[in-house]
Amino acid sequence: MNVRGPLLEVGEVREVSTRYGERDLVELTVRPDGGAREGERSEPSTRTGSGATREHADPVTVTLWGKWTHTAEHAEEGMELLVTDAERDDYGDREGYTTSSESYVVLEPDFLVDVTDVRSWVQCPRMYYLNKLSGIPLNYPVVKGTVVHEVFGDLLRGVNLEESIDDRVAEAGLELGLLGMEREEVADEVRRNAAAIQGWLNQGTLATDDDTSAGGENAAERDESGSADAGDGANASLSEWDGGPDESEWRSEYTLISPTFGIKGRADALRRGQPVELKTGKNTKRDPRFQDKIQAACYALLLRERGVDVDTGTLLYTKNTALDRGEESGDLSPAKEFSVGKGLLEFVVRQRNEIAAAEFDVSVPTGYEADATCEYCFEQDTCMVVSGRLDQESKAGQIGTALPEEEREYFDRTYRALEEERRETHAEYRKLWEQTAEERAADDRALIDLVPVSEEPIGDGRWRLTARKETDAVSKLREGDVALASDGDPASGHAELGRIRKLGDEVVVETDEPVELHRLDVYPSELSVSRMHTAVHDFVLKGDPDRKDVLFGRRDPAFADRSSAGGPYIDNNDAQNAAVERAVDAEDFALVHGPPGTGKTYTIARIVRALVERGDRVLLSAFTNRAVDNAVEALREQGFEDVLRVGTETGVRGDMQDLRLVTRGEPNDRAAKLNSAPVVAATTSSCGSRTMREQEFDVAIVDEASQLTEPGTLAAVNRADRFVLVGDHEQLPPVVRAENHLRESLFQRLIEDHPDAGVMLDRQYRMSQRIQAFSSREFYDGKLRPATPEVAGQTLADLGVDTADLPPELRDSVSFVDPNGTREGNANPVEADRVAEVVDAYVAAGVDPDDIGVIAPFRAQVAEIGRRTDVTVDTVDRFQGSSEEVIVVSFVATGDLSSPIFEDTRRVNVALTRAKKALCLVGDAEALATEPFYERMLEWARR
DNA sequence: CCTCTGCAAAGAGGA
Repeated sequence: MNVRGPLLEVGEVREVSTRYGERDLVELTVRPDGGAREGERSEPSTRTGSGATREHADPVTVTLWGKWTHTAEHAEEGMELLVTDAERDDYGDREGYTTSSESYVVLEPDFLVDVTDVRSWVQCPRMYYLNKLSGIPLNYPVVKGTVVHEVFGDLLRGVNLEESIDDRVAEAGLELGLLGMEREEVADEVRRNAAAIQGWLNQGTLATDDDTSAGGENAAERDESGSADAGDGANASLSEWDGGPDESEWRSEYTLISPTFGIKGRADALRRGQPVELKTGKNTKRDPRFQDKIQAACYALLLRERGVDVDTGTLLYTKNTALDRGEESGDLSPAKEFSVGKGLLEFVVRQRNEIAAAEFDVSVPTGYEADATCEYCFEQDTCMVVSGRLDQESKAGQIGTALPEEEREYFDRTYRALEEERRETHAEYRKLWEQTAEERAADDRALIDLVPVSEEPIGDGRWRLTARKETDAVSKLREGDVALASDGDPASGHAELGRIRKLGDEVVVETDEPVELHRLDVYPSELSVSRMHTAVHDFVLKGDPDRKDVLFGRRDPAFADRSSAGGPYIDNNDAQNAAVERAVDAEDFALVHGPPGTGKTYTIARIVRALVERGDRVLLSAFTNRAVDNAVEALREQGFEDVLRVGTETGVRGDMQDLRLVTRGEPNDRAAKLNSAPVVAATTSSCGSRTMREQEFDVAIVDEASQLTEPGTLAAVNRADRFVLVGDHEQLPPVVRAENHLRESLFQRLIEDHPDAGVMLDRQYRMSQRIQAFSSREFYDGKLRPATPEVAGQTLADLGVDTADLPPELRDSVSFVDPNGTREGNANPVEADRVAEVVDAYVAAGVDPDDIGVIAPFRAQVAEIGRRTDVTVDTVDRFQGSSEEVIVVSFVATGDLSSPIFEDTRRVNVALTRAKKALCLVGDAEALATEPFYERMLEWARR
């Protein structure tokens, strides 16, 4: 049975005499909470059948024996503890449990540690930390490694070697070019690496070719071939291994997530269910490198959890080829096998527990945790510099002077906040197995009950999976997303990551391996957290001291006078012209505050042109792909085409693909394309990528900056000498999962600290006078005004609508309707009915349905309304940045406004300012009147 | 409660 729950008490390790001799033990007190967790598969847990509720669960004593006491030494009160296969061992009058020989002890199982992190932690915990801070840099061994891995996967999928090499080298074209590599020299090297793989693969194939029954009984023959020394265990696993009919021997790239051990990762390959790790290097030693074994052992652990009887790990060192081999050095065969015993698996779990414990209190590793010797460490210098600058204790020691205290404090605070974000992401992973399929679907995080139609190979070893969606279910998933395709059970069944190509009644997903597509899940990603870490690292540890003086408030931003020579830039809008001038003159940064409809995008495009005319290289960035594309579109409308759009094919809008940097191709050519572009446009997330981190610009312009966290903004800003932030802090703030200071954008901080560095665009081109009045008064001190009399006076009549054809309550350009509905969860069906009626009334009066948009605060209500009308319905958050002639807003709430979503009135500002000519608010007057802000809104709407 | 991006993983040195 499994025991799981928060630790109430952690005892001291002591040694006792047993009939087996002296042994260590430690006693822990746990309050079991297992009964409440439905996701616990297999084992019944301690609460089951006890009848007690979770709150009243009695504490139990858990005794950890032997080496598990090591984990107890890292355990603290408040951490979650899991002991698998515990045995009942009552202790006085108290319920007690003890570890058995089958047990694993897991600390904080909800904290998901990546296999590669276990690997680096084992090498040195400090290395784990440094990797987290600085990310993986762009260097040749890493890029080559990736290419060889891809080729390996292709070989397993039956792709021709030369075709694969051509293809994969071309795919890495941009990165190779930036590294100054020629295609042929890389291809040659990859070919040499692949030869080792292929030679070894052929040995394995011979063994199975002889045995056409797909079982591969004659492993003995394989053993004779020299490299393998796997015992009978490998055979035993064959019967257990359920790889499907066509893959009795090999599988490539296997995604594994373990809820029990709190480990996730992706194995390079499985051979008869046994993990194979590829290493693009040489190992002249007899045994595999220890950290390589650790990595393979992690996969073995995760596979065993799925019932595969793994006892052997294989490491494939591709540089150990016949060419390099000394005359009789038999140890240089590429494959090194090792047996995976229980002891190694337990070691892996204990190491993983150390990581989870360190992350529990967000502590910074010192290096003393490991036996590693700093003087032989490749990273010693980096390690010492980081320790010195951040004044951290470290085994390697410190060099250099510490950064000012406020910088170190900022670094620590932000680091902690980002780790909180990571935990929230882990909570998303957890839901993959804790929630039932139905709960996931209700949460909009999965499409379930798909009916598989076909699995077809589409070349390059990829597969196209097609399924039918027989319900009108909705989810957060969108075309172009990477998602987890599974046979219905993403946690313990067969699941593959793939990209969604179609998402209608027919669902199409492309994957590396075929799966019976029954279910599609949102796959959480730690990518943004990682990129924010590196952005903060680049800013604090590698950033320009001058810039830091300004951002840490030690100096005011400076402005030169360059614009009087270059301007005026815009002659019919003083504020816009002032914004361009401010941006051109900025020595450090400028801020453009753009309320709704004030021509932000146009101004941005003008700023870009003004800077390029001066000879500056410009980075044009924004939080979303949509905003980046809009900015590029504005540039094109102004006749400027010399823009390079960096981004994924699915991220970049169709009509911008011609400007997109295709990363695949001839290395020199690709690199030159990027290096020579005077304007590069990319999302802030892309700005944190390995390739973009190598690029330098004179100015970075960031749109939607008020929706970005500070580290998110830094990812773009780090790339340039000066920067311009464009945004509106009176609209939606950054969305972060955890409650912390990341909720305030850099834009907002700077505009509050340095109002003079900013220009507010005060004339809006979108809303009629009547519609904009409330927003202007409540959010912009009454300073926002219509740009022209035409804008101010626009009405539905301009669309050919006779207002007399509308019901009386909708004739004013701002109206309010109370449908007397009732909130049910996050929806309000009666209100949804009324919203649909309102929409119909506008359409009946002659408004084009394409000119109408409906906004609701909750996705549930969006879906509810969507079932009743064909016009665009979306959440506030997704409507930001766009507008419609007519907007209908559904407030959902009845009785009171008891939901956090109503607390931030900026969301309302966004909703109300999407409308040009007519705005209808649909809600419960009584509920809205409970808050002064909403009451004022009512008064305005009902005038 | 709202939402964004975007697969993950890849190398190497040496008592």
